Amino acid sequence: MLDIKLLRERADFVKERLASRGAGDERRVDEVLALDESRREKLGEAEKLKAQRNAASKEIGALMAQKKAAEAETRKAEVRAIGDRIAALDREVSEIETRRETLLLQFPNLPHETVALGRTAEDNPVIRTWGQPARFEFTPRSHIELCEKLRLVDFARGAKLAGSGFLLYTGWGARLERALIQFLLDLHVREHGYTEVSPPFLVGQHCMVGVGQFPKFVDQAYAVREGADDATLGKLYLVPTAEAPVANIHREELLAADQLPIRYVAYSPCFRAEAGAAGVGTRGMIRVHQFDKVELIKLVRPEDGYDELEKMVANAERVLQLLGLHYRVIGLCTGDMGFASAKTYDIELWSPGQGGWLEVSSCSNCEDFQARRMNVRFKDAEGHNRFPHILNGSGTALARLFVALLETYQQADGSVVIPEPLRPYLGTTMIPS
RNA sequence: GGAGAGGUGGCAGAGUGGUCGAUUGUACCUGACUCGAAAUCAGGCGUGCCCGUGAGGGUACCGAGGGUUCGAAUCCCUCCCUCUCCGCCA
Repeated sequence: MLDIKLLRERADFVKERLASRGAGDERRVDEVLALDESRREKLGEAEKLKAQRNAASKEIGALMAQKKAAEAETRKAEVRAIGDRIAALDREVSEIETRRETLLLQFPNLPHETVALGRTAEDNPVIRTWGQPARFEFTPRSHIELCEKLRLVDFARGAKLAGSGFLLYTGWGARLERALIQFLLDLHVREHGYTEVSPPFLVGQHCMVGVGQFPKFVDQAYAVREGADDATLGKLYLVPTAEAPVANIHREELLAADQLPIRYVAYSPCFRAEAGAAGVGTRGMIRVHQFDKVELIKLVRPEDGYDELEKMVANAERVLQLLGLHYRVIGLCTGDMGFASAKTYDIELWSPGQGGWLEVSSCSNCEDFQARRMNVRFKDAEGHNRFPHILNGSGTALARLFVALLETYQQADGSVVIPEPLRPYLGTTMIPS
């Protein structure tokens, strides 16, 4: 959520930054400011009346103590009238407040000044590239062919169980998935200093609002109810990413300065409805409704936010370097960034089977945008309460990592060599054809 | 799911209609004492919002929401959560 004070004081700046995203959000700034002004006006009026009432009530108390009952009754009648006006104003204020908040929650974060201006993915600058595309002396197979040949994923039966976009991993496929999760968690815990957490895979809507997933992207979520009673039972949502529960761990808390930085790593399955994406790359494992991911989350002092973002990207890159996978890091331009982010780097893996790049990680600094929504603060050295920067990054997504791994290390006979660091986890040097 | 108890400031814990934003203890900060520390003494010490250049003033907040009242931490209603016991269950 944007700071209403920033909108008041630097409306033009806010409009310019919002406009750079190209979604037209800047057009609603004046609407919010108008609501804000009328709120302050009514609030001032209401508070003046409350001050009057409080003073009068005190006097009534004193009169009663002196047993001047008649006088007290006269005053009571006067104050009752003030009370009615207060109630009316309070209703107005809270109605205006609701409208203001509703609007404010729909504004995306402001892009950081270092983010490239642009409209689409075409405008994203490539920051760096690592490694070389794998070379083959035979025609490389796609991950789909490999999965079918090696019986790693049973696409047909996965779809039979839950519909298209759900995967049934089998045999070495299931074991590879499990090995990757463990490898990633261990790496980030042991070498990168993250604390492992294992969160709930369903969260309440307040968590979804907290990370900026709601209200804008409700249609991307899977909603879950206990039982079948719509009216009385609370609604939970399957997590679209571990960011949803993990970033919210400290919601509504006031942290001590020495608790920061906080660095969490968590595995979770990720559930995405992908509404509107039907038919787009739906074959195979590139775009699915459920995939595994190991997520990195940090809460840091604002002055450390951007250093920590660079470190987070390096932590995600380390995964790919250890696995020897060709990748590139791109900087998302203003028009391509996610809703909550002020700055995002994506990491893309080379897929020999697709002959293209696959996004496996997205690392963002959301600055105080989420902290404000979830009301996480910390007390700084001067004793001031401030919002920390909250960062999230995939470290990394699994299904696409799985794809690149198979396609990169496939042999002529279809078998797949397992890169060295993964061997202890999988207990084999290769997946036989 | 049933029965009971409870949710108050960083923590502990008083407060059952007015002078209570809240006694007290503890933690923390400052000062005094000390070579220094401990102990002791004195003072300070919540958050949001609104007004004000500022000093400051106002207002709201005792799990959440509603109600009664001139006035609610305190009374009433609804909901949420925690604890204990019972039931069910991986």
